[in-house]
Amino acid sequence: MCKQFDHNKFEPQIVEKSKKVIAQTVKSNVKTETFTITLPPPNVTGSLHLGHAFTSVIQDMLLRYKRQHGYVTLGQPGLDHAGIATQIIVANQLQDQGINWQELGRDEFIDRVWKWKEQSGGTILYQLVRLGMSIDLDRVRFTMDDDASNAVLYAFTTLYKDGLIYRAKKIVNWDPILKTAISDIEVSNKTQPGKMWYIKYPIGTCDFITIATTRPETVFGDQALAVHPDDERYKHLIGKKARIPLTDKSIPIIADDYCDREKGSGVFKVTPAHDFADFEIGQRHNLHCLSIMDEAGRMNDEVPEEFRGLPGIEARKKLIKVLLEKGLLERTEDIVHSVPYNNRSGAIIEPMVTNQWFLDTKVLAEAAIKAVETGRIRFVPEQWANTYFEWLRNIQPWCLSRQILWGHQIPVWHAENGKMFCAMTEAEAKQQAKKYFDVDEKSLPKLTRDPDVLDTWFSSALWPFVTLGWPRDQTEMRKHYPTDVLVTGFDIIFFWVARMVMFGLYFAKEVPFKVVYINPLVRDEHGQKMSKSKGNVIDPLHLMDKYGTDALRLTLATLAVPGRDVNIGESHVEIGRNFVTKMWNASKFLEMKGYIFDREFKTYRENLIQPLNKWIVRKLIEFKRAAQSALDEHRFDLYAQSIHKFLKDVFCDTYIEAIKLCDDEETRKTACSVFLEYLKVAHPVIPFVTEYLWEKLTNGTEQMLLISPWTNNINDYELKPDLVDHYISVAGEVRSLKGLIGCKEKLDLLVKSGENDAFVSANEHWIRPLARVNSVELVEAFPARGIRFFVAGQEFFVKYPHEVSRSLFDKKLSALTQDMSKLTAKIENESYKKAKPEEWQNDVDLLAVKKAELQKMEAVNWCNA
RNA sequence: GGUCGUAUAGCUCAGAGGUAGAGCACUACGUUGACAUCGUAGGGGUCACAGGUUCGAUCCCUGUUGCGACCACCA
Repeated sequence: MCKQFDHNKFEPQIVEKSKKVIAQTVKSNVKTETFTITLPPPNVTGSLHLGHAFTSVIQDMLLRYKRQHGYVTLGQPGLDHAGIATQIIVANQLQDQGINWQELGRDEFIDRVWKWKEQSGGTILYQLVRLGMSIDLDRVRFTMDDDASNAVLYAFTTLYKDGLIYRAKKIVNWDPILKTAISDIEVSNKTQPGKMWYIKYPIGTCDFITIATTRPETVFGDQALAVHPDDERYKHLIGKKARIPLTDKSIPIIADDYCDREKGSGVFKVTPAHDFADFEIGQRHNLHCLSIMDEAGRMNDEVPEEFRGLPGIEARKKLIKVLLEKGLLERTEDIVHSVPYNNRSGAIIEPMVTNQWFLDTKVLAEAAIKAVETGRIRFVPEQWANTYFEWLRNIQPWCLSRQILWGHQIPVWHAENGKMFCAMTEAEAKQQAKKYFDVDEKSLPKLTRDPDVLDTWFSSALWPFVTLGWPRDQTEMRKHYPTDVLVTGFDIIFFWVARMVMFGLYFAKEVPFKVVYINPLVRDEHGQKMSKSKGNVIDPLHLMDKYGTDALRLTLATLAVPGRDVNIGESHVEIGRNFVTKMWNASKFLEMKGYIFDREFKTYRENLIQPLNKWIVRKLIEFKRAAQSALDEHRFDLYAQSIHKFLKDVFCDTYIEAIKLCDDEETRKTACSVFLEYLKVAHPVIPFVTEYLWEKLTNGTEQMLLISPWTNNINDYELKPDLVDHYISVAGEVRSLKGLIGCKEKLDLLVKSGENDAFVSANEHWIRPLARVNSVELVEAFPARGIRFFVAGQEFFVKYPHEVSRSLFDKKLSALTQDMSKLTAKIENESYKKAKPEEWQNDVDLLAVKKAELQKMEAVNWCNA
C-alpha cells in the first residue's frame, strides 16, 4: 500500500464510477421522499473560483448526506447565459480578431455567441464534477435553451396580460459604454475624491444666484433652480428667473421642500433628464425634460456648438475653463463623494430618460415578504432575512429591458401607430393585430419586434421551476417543487433570491425553496477580498491538483462558519490534506493488523464483550449523532470538526494506541467495522478517499459508499462515561507525568488494590500500551520511590528510581489548591445551593474528592527521593 | 444617515450562564511496526471597554469604541 492517497490517480476513477449511480438516485432511490437543490447556474463564460467551490461543496454535502439516507436526490445543474457579461466577452474576442461586432448584425452576432458557448461553455461544469459535485450532467439546463426560452416568453406574456409589465419613458441608470439601461441594483457606488463647483447664474442685469454642483456639464439641461420655501436668503427670488451661463436661457426659480438649506449654497439646479431626484422635482413642477447627452454619454445638439460631441468629462473641463474666463465660477471645493459605476463595464452611470420595460413589483414583493414572515422560507443564518425584507419593502419597479443583443428578446411587436402586441410568437402577435386593426393578413400594417432583451435575472428568477419542466410538464414539479435548500451568497439576495420567491409564488403558486442558506464570502488568508488586481486569487483547481479534492472540501467545510466571512489560504488546505493522510494511515494500520470485514458482524448492536470495544462503539454513536445534527442544522463547520475529532482524538490517538497489543477477533472486527461506519459519516465531505478505502476494506463486496446508508444508532446503548474513560484518563496522566519529568524509559504503573481490581486485571492489556508502561500491577501498598498521582480521587503510582524535582510537585499542588478554592467559593454561595441543588451537591462531592487528594499529597511528598 | 455583523492565545477562528478550546506558529523530546504531510509532552488568554440582569457573566441586556458589510443620500 502506498504512502498516501494518490488523489490525482483515484479521483477521476471514482468520478467515473459514481456517474451512473448518481443518475440513478435522481430518478429513484430507496425512499419515495425527494431532496432537491437547484444549483445556482454559473455564468456560461465562467470558470471555477473559490466562491463557487465553497457554495458547491456545501450543496454537495447535503446532496450526498440525503442520498446516502435513501432520498430521491436531485442537484439540478445549469448554466446561465449571463447577458451582459457574455456579450462583453464575445465582443472583445471579435474585436481581437479585427471584427467590428456592431456591424455584424443581430443574428450574426448571436450566432457567434452560440458558437462560442458550444466551444467553451461547459468548462465550469466539468470543474464542478472534479470538485466531486454529485450531479447528473445529462440534466444540465441552459437559460437560453428552447424550454427555458419558452418559459421566459410565457412568463413575460402572462405578466403583461396581468398588467404588471409596462413600457414607460423614465429616468434610468444608463451605461454609456455598453449603451444600455441597467437596474438599480447593478449600480455600485464608489467613494472617491471629486470637486464641487459653485457657479453663478445671472439674474436680471447685475445680480447672481450661486448654485453648487458636482456635474457642471449638465447645466445646459437645467430647467429650473430650486430653493427651500422657507429659506430667508432666497425667499425673495422665488418666481423670478435666472439665466443659464453661456446659453442665457431663462429658467424659473422655484420652491421645493426637497431642498436642503445646509447643502452647497442652498440653491439646487434642476436637471430632470440627468438626475433621479431632479426628474421627480421636474414631474412635480411640470418641467420640461431636456436630454443633453446621447447614448454614448456625449453632448448632443441641445448644447452650444463648441461643446457638441464631447464626452461629458471633456465638456466639463471646457465649461469650467469658459466659466472661469467669464467670472461665473465663484469657487471650487475639494470633496469626497460617491460616484455610481457599472462594475461589469467600468462605466460611470449616467442617469438618462429613455423608453424601457418595467415590472411592477409591489404586489409580488408583498407576497414574497409574507412567505418569509410566515416561515415558509427560512434564512440560515436568520439575520439575512432582514436584508431581504429591507429591499423588498422599499422595492422599485424592475427595469427589465437591456439594449444589448444577447438574451431573451422581448416578445412584443410594435405597429407603426405605436400599438403594441405582446405574444409568444410573431404569428400570435399578427393574429392580435389583425383583430385589432380588423384587417386581413395582406393589409396588416408592418409589425416590428421590440429590439430589447430581458435582464438576465428575469430568466434566473424562473429557474427553480423552469428546470423542473414548468410550464410544459408538471410531472417533476409535483415531485421536486418546492425544492429543499437554496445555497448562495448574500450578494445576490436581491438579484436572485427575492426574485425567485416573487416569481415562484406568482407562477408556481408556492415558494421555490424552504431554506435559504447564505454562505459566507471567501476572502484570502489576511481577510482581503480576492481580486485579480490584487493578485491574491487562489485557484481551486490548483488546490485540488496539489492537495487533493478531499483536502479542499474538508477545509471549506471547516471554515463554513455561519455569519462570518471566510479567510482561506493554502496553509488551511494543507491541514485538510494532512487529515486525509491520517485517515489513510489509520486504514493502513487496520490492514496490517489483519482487519476483518464481516457483513454479519453487527458490532453496533450486540454481543460485544470487551469494555474497550464497547467504548469505541459508544464513541462512534456519539460522534454520529453530533455529525448528523450538525448537518441537519447546516452547521458544516461543526460537522467537519466532528469528522476530524473522532478520527484523530478518539480512533487514532486512543483506540488504535490502545489495541496495539490486541490480536483477538472481536477487536479486529470492531476496529474494522467502526472505521467503515466512520467512512460513511465522513463521506459527504470527503467523498473520494472514503469511497476508495470503503471499496478496499470491503474487498469490493458492497455497494458504493455513495449510497450506503448510515447504520441506525441504537438508542438503548449505554452512553455514560464508564471505567474505560477513567482508565484512559489514568493512562493520559501517566504520559503527561513522564513528559513533565522528561523520562524516556518505560516504567511500571502500580494501582492500589480496590474495587476495580477485576477491571484492571482484565483490561491491563490496553491500559499498558496507552500509558506507555511496562506493566500495570495491582498492589496493596506503594513503594517509597516513585511518583504518586491521582485521577478522580483514586491513587496511582509510577515506579521511578530517580529524583524528581520539587517544582513538579509544587505545580500539581498549586493547581489542586486553586481548583479547590474556586470550588469552595462556589459552594459557600447559599443562593447557588438553593437555585441548583443537584449541581451544588456535585460540586460538594467533587470538592471532597479533591480534599482527599490534597491530604494524600501532603502526607506523602512523592517527589523527594 | 439607516440596518446588520463582529471583537476570545502570536495568527486564523470554535465555544457554553457554573474550572477557557482547536488548528497553525512556538519550546523540548522522539524516526518504537499506521502515520515526519508525523508522534509525545509543554508554554501561552483580565474572553475590546463601561454599566445592568443574576447567587454567579467571557456568554444575556444596554451603551461606548474599533473593524467589516449592505442600503440610502450625495446640489
